[in-house]
Amino acid sequence: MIAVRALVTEAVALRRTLSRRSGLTETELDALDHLVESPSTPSELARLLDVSTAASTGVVDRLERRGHVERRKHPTDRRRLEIHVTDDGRAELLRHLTPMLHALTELDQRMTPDERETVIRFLSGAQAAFRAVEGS
Amino acid sequence: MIAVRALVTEAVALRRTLSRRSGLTETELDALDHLVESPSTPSELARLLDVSTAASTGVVDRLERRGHVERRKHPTDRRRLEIHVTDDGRAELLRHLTPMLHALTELDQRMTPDERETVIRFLSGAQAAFRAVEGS
DNA sequence: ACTAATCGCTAAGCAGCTTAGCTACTAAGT
DNA sequence: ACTTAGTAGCTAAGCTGCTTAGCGATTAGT
Repeated sequence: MIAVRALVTEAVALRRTLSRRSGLTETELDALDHLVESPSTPSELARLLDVSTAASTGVVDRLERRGHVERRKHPTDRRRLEIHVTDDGRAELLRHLTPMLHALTELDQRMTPDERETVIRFLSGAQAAFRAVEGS
Repeated sequence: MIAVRALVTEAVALRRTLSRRSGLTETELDALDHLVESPSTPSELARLLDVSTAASTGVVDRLERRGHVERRKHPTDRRRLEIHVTDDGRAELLRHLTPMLHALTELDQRMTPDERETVIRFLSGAQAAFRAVEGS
């Protein structure tokens, strides 16, 4: 399945391009991506991003300096923080992701329901295959 | 198309895992990958990897030190080198890629020809979409 | 109440990248 | 043929984002 490799290669290249275009590191973009889904603590973020908590502190520092996220006190645990994405951060991420999402949506709409189901099944399978290789 | 994002995320994670597992950087793995296809000069490699020629020198240094590639004189142009992957390098790459290729092949064989065609068409489309976003 | 674990952070060090600039060589212009 | 401009690979210096180690503050477990 050469097409999968090609897609992944292109996706990796795109990540780099978006990183340069936005002036954020790939890790920072990934962090924003997670935070848009839901707020999380620095240590949870570290786990999600697969980096050390020390690195996570730096990521939050840089995003905060740009106004893309803010540190809030955790409501119950005074050791913790909750990192929330700001409207600015949300807009920034969307601004860079929109063209891609748009292109994918268009591609999606050109498929019949049957085709869509086939494709999704394949993509999930490939994802599972990757995950299996990781954990072995 | 959430499934595409999920696949890409997993693929990126897998690249990291393979990098750690092999003790090579992702760039070095990419370099090996290109060199297995065909030998190339350091500057060409730099272009393929999207890094500076200075970085490319370092990549070749490290791969050479491990015995995965070798520097050969270019037959006609005495300024150039030709970087060739060694049997050792080929084996090393294959060793880490085989499980993934195996899993993907298996997945591939579970599809009917019609499905396969649908999937390939989609993957190519997605790849083109990514490329389009890059160049804009 | 005391011990152990967890949270976020700082400090120090490292690896891989960048740009700038060098020498050797080739290509192009006259 | 000779000079000029361009290209190839490399080194040097510096930056960035990561790592591990370890700290003080807070919470959880016994």
